[in-house]
Amino acid sequence: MPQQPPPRASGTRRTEPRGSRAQSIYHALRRAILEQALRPGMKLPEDTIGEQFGVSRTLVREALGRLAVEGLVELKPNKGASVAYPTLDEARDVFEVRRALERQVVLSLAGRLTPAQIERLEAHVRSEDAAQGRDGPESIRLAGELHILLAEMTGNALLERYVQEVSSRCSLILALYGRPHSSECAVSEHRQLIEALRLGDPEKAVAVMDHHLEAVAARAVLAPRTTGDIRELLGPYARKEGFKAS
Amino acid sequence: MPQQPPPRASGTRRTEPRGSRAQSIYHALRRAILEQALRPGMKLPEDTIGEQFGVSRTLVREALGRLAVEGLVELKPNKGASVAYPTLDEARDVFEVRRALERQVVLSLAGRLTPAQIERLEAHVRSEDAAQGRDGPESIRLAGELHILLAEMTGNALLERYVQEVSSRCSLILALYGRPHSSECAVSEHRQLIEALRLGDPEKAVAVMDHHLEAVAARAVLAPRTTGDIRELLGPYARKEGFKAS
DNA sequence: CAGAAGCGTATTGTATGCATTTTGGAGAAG
DNA sequence: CTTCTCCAAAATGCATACAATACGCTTCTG
Repeated sequence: MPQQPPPRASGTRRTEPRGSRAQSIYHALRRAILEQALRPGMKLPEDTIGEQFGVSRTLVREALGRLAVEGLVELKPNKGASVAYPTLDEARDVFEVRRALERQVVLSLAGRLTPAQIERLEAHVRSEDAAQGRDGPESIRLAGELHILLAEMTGNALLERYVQEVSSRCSLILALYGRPHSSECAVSEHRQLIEALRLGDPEKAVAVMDHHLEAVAARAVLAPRTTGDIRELLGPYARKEGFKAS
Repeated sequence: MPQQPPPRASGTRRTEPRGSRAQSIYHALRRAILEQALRPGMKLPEDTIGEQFGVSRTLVREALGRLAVEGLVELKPNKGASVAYPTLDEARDVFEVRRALERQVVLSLAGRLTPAQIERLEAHVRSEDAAQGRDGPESIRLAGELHILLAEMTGNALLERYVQEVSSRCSLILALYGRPHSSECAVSEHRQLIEALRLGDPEKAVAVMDHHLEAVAARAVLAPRTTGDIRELLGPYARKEGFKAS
């Protein structure tokens, strides 16, 4: 097995000296999962991943641990990590919590958005529109990000974190059980939602959000697929984060 | 410094052979924080804690990481961990999210509780009553646990986890900013809540819960205190989890 | 040929060691 | 007496080493 040389003693630095590198691994893996480069159920061996990123198992373990807390990976004792494979029951639970949280988001936001914020939201929806042509995973990610953007605008950090978490898990669930072009209607629903928030009617806004999430949840049953080599799949993500793989 | 002998090669086992020991550290630290043995702002050095539990820094790090995700400890890069010291703004955020979540809990539960579950809830309230005499941290912990019990009964694992998290953080917040005997009214409010759930009127139940949480949140402003040696404070918790400290 | 037992390999669990960063203080300069 | 600088002690960040467990394959037995 080819062995990469040990990290140079001094002088040249890796592109990311600051902040924990575990953070970067975490982000890369997260993205890879949400974009379905890493498919649900796929094994995530620590040393293989570490090899790709050029770090030791220690950091990979840390990243995997955090992803496990968020429900994106499953962590079975003595058996390692794998991309989470949510059951339909779990999916229902996630959507239920998501509804409760996003209800709070729109209640906080209705009638309180600044013009600048509204513009930002509308810009996002436009890019959703643009990405819709390619039915790639990009579209799913963007749809999720609108909700995160909304949560961010509440200024409530905890609410934002939770919405981010359930959004991620919903993306995973849709990847598993959703129909192919499910995002089409989402765009128009997003426009409606923003309009309701702008007008400032909380009742209406909550109703629209509820309807939207209901619609999102109502897309189910599709067959999963398999396989792919972890090395190759992770390469691009490692590079994006500034690592050079072995 | 007295050095404990390395773990014996074979034969006798520590009291907890199964499951990650990091889990135990996590639980012990969590309890210690919630019971205010470890006070907000207090430093949590990895070596010292590991020494107390008789494990290496690796496991302590893992436990601290998880507590950081939950918001019970703060983790500053290159500066280590300390017990979280939430600001009043963060406190407000936590309570807001808590309201949204627990609203969902009572909606799920109203009119759906079995007699056995109701009895279990009432039993819990009785023990709250019993613990109320001693105004110790026990009382705060029990009050929080009722809400966790409720969340557990929804059967929604994610909802349960989130409620557990916000409950913990609320306990910490009350410890920081709450008035001394704040839990007195809580007991009667808990009784009201259970009654409303038993009767099965969702509107009423939500109203009671909302009022209850409002009341809990409305207890603010108290001066924090300081100090204590980490070694001694953690000793009991380590022993409770079956570790023998060095 | 089917199934069970044994063994080697791959992978996880945990400890330890080294480099880097932070921190507190001694000592010199102002 | 204050403050700045520099250094040593301590704590963290990360990699590596070793132990324990799980998995798959061969092999032995019925």
